[in-house]
Amino acid sequence: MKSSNPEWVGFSLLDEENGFFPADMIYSIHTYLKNELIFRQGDICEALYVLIKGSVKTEMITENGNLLGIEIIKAPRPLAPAFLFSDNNRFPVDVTTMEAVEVLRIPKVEVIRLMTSQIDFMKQFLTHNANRTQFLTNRLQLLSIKTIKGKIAHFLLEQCNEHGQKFSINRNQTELAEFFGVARPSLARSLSEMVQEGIISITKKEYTILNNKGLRELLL
Amino acid sequence: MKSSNPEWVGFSLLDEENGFFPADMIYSIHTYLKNELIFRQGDICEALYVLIKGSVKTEMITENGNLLGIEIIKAPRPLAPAFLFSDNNRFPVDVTTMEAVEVLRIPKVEVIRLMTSQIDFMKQFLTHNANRTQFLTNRLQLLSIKTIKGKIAHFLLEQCNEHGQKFSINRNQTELAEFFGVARPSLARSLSEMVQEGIISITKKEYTILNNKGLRELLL
DNA sequence: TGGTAAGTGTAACATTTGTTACACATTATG
DNA sequence: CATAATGTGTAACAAATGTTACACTTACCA
Repeated sequence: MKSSNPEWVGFSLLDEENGFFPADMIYSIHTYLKNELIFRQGDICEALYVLIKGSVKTEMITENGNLLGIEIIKAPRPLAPAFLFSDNNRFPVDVTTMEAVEVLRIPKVEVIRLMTSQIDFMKQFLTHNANRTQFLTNRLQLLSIKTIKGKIAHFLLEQCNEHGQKFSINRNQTELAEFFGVARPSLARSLSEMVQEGIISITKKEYTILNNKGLRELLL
Repeated sequence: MKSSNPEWVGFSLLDEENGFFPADMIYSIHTYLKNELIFRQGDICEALYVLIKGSVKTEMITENGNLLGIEIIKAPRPLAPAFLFSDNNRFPVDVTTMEAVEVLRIPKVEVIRLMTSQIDFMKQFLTHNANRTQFLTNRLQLLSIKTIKGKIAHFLLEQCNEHGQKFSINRNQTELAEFFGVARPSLARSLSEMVQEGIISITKKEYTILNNKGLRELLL
């Protein structure tokens, strides 16, 4: 869950000689000043927009998974690429610039042409969207769990799968609480209860799973 | 939010003469009996699987938006197409047949070839995934709202946008409660409070928005 | 190294939501 | 039409979580 999306960095290399894109690609570049509203919720999205310079803010789930509030998007990253091809192709939120911004615009028909002619472009596009979907699915699964201990259990079991019984988490309690969408003291209470119950142990940011079965039971 | 996905029905027409797909498409068809576990959580997903006959169940968010429990998927529908191209291309859940089932399997490389050679196929694939993403985003937004009244407000404002101040909702309270992920009596309480406060009025399944501003304030 | 900011543990209390139970209304069905 | 099944309103109470507050620890940095 890094804040950069390496698969799209190629966009920042956009120039005629470097050529990740064919020289004949049809596109336009739009520049905006600070605090301009560049997309409005409900606007029809008939092109692929890529933020190539600057940053914008929008109300969505954030890149690091926090609950919706203001998300800040930094270049280079595509803006809501998932909506370009949806039946109801409208922006779900407002998008406002936070500084001077450059946006690359590739019309939908051109995107389709690129996809068929440039396999790498297509793969990157697909992968980016697939990753986004996976991310959303995961978040949805986490949010659907109703108890705090359940959320913690889900999260820890996931970590456990990846790193084994003992691992460190590089978020503090406040960040974790935001991630789970709960209040910080409530999270602390649940954590300390789980420690008391001997299910996990915590030392600084080192978490150790002591009782896998116990954790799994917390998922209901 | 119908349970069929018309854009994929073309798959059921799969035969050499009808030719939505080119005659030389590489694929295989797999049949399974009732109650077979056909995909396991964590399995690598290296092909596009389309359920062409029968039904399977899986634990995910349901097609009509209910919280994760058992989702039943009926043919024809692709199975988790979003994960084929993700970096971590593993099935997020177990998939079990509920009856005799046929699954069409198209290897990933073949999917890529089809996408570049058959623009319609590509568009349908993209649209399907885009719709799915939009759906997930919407659900996530709803679930992120922490109060019941907030969820109701979000939902009603959405309906209001589409159908105006007055509209009917074809779900009963129990279904609505599941949709919101809350208990039925809690939902009823919140609804009747909102009626008392003069924000909405309800007659049978006819909902009328009396105070848009009041609703919007409930979103925090 | 001392001071400041950031992070953690925890307690008392408020609020929201869930649970259970039941009366009543509405709808389907023989 | 009678009866059952389904849906709705609501109340009393339980449980979970949020809120606020504060003491204490750790990390940072001037």
